[in-house]
Amino acid sequence: MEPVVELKEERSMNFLERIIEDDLANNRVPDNTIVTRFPPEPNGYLHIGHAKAICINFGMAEKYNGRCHLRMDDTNPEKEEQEYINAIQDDIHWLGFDWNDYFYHASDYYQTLYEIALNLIKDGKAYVDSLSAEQMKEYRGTLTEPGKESPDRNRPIEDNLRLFEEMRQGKHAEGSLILRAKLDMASPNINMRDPALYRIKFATHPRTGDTWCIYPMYDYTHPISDAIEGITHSMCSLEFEDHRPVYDWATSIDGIDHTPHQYEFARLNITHFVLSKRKLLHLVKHRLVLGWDDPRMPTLCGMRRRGYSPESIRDFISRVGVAKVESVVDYNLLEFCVREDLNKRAQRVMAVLDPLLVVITNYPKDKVEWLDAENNPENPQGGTRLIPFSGEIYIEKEDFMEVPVKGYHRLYPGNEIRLKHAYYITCNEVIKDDQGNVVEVRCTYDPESKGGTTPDQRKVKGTSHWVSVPQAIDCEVRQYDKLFLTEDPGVSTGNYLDDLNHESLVVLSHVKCEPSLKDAQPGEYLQFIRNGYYMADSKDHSVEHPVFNRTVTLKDSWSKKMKKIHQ
RNA sequence: UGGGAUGUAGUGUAAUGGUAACACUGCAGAUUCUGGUUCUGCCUUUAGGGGUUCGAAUCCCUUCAUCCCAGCCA
Repeated sequence: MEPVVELKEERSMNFLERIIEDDLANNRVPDNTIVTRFPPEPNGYLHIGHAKAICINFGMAEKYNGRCHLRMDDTNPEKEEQEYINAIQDDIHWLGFDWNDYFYHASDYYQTLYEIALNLIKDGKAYVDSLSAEQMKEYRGTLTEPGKESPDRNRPIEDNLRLFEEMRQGKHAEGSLILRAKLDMASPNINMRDPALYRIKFATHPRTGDTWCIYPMYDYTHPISDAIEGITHSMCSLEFEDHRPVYDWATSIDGIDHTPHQYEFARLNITHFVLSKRKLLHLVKHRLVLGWDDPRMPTLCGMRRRGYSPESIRDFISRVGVAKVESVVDYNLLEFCVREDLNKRAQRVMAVLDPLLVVITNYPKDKVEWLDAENNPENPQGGTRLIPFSGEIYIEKEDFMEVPVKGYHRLYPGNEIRLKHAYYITCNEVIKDDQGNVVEVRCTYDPESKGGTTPDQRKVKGTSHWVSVPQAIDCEVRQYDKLFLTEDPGVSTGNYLDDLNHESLVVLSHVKCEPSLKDAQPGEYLQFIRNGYYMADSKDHSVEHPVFNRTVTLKDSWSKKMKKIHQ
């Protein structure tokens, strides 16, 4: 027999991989080891947009046998907190990446950065400016007009040295003086118009405490930190493109390693999502969601709590690809990725969200049978479990119609359906309350159909999930949906908050579940058959009060069809 | 309107001078003890206009569109 040639499905290279492979091939990388970095500012929680940067930086290092440093970009003590530093590390680990011993803080380099600044001043390449913030803005010029040089630009070196020293000693008020690089006030690139290097801030830093009252700016700190750590490829998002000349300036300062180069890629946008720290912070602060880890949040901790697997997120990022075009990815792709991953791994269980009582009139009273149910049809090794069956069960209200619509093949008077893993039942009688609501359905079962097939091989079109009444356990189920109704929140209304989905969380407090669910743990991927993927809530779930979060619904072509008919 | 970038199906990403493709979405159908999964098929693409070339998504010119930049934020 011919050997089967396995075609490895290799994704084509993106532009960053091309650059790296080219650099490697042409011996432009020291020790032939690429070194990347992920440099979050610890002023908020990581979201799925960051996951892209994480996957790119850690992923490239992994792919090319290099390494990736985790560096906290902590140069603004007014905004940054230790709480965020810890959360960031957790989230990266959860995604499945590790920085090993290469964990740094920009604040590790404060002393070096300070000495380099001193040298710049001595070389006449930096000066202390006493222009106020407003004046500086005026002097900077505009997008179309060049800036003007500050009167302090030619301050004698000795004076600059003395003033900078006084700044460091805390002898000057915040905002009164600033250290600037002497670049080019006429540059068409505003970032090159004598960028600020150091500002005075009398703020306590989470790591350096009150050691410093002058703090270096991003444009100065970032490239030099990269150089110190021997970063070879510094990959960041597009908005830093205009800063690259400043980056190149900083890495060409005397005594600085000029290995690092900056490359920019487009950040991630997803329809129906907001991914701006400012907007996310607003949602949290104004209690429009219940915290950073609210399962509706696009934060990694939120998605994790919601039941997303790290694998599905990494797959999503990999499918989105890397390019320089600003783009908006369809959230359907994200849902596709979770469903695909969870379909393979989720334990199947039965839960009835909106119960309707079914009495099986010919089933022996008080009899209970324990039936075998497969745990995952996608995984034959997944085994089976026992589920109880009795003469009184719940099915979904949706699975019964007194007067069926065209195409409906669930339960209705006279129709036979299969109860998953159990028996065939036929509806004979409908019981209603005074208002005419169906409160109970009476059926007969076929003892021959045990296990879901009959000796005569007759077909039934519908299969329903169900839960036996006496053994059912009561659960709270949180039905999460998109946080925003529109694809691009705020674009048509002018305010993203106007597009909030007020039904993004629907709590069902009396869901009937099969008894095996009492052992469910947060972290276990579940599928409520015919409904969706769920996970026990990591904060509120307990054996006494089980709480499950809906990660994502199953695809539902029937309800889609119905929706279309009703339009 | 200065500078920097970017334009390929509805969305995202390939094709790097040689037959425009893959995935998602959408639409049909088959299979199915989940109206799930799986499988099949279909729809739809190089921003516009010139040029170079036997041959252009790719090179050149030009027009247009979109995004980013005037923090002592990152």
